[in-house]
Amino acid sequence: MGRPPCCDKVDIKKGPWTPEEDIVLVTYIQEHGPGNWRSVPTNTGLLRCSKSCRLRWTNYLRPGIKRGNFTPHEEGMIVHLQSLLGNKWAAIASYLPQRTDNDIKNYWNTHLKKKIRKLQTASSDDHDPHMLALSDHSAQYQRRKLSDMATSPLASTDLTFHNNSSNANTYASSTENISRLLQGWMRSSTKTTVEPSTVDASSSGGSHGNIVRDSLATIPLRGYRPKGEKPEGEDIISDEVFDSILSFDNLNTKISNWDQKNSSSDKGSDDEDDHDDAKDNRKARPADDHKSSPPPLSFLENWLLDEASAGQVGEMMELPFIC
DNA sequence: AAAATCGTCAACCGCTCTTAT
DNA sequence: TATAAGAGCGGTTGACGATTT
Repeated sequence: MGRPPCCDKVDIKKGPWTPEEDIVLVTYIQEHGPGNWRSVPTNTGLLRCSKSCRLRWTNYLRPGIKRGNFTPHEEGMIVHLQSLLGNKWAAIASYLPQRTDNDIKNYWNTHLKKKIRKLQTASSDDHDPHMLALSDHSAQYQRRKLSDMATSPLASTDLTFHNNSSNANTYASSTENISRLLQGWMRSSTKTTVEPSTVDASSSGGSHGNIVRDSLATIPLRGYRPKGEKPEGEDIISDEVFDSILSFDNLNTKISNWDQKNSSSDKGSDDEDDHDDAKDNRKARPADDHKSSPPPLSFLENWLLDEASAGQVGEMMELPFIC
């Protein structure tokens, strides 16, 4: 199947989203929940195709998205995972629940790829430790296991926005994002006619107690940031919180649960690992999260998720570029 | 000062897979 | 079982600011 029919319409608008459009979209999702994207343009009057609405939500407006600079820890994880999984951005993003696959993909293409290239040329005599690890025969096995594991996101279950319309608190936080986002935007631009007060969460039914507001709500700024203005330190989620999400306590709890559930159903699965990567990725969809649960951590993944080792990679990567 | 080039990233495109009927 | 719709993925594009010439 090809392009959605709605995208063939002549009156479909393209290009950057305006704050007004975002408000309409967020308000609608707040009321109806994400999903059923085809009905969104119809019901909201947005001149966008359903796909565009979905992407705008998942990549930009969805609560819990961390924006701004990637930490060395995140960089290290991305490098590790990319070397293990290849360009399976959705799978990689499942390990970095606050980052979208699009963000990771962009960051890889614009930053990390160059860094690694420089690093490799700088130390052409040495071999990349990741490659060394992967060249090891046993690592091949681990690589396959990790690839499988990537299809069953671990950390994303903590933060991923599932299709649960009862999660009004999260929707409210999204509206609040828009409000705060617009306030920041208004400060630096006098051209818009949008009044921040008109989109404040409190005026759009945001009276729910907001559990996630303080810890998760972030303000994705770039879309509205006047060109040339430096991104602010908009990351509300601290590294500590982020790290705790990926902590071994969390992981091990999930692994224990997985062990219990899958102890009888995992036999012979190693021999079935030859399915193609595309299928792996499909399984990594958030919508499928409830159907699959994570396999146990391999030693390689422990190493991968270990802050110390990731930090070392981060430091290592920084070295050639400090000057 | 102006033009050319580079860097960044939101958004789009085309495809595949899943789900509902 | 067949088909269409919905949803998601990876790759690519284009706009725009920053930097260099």
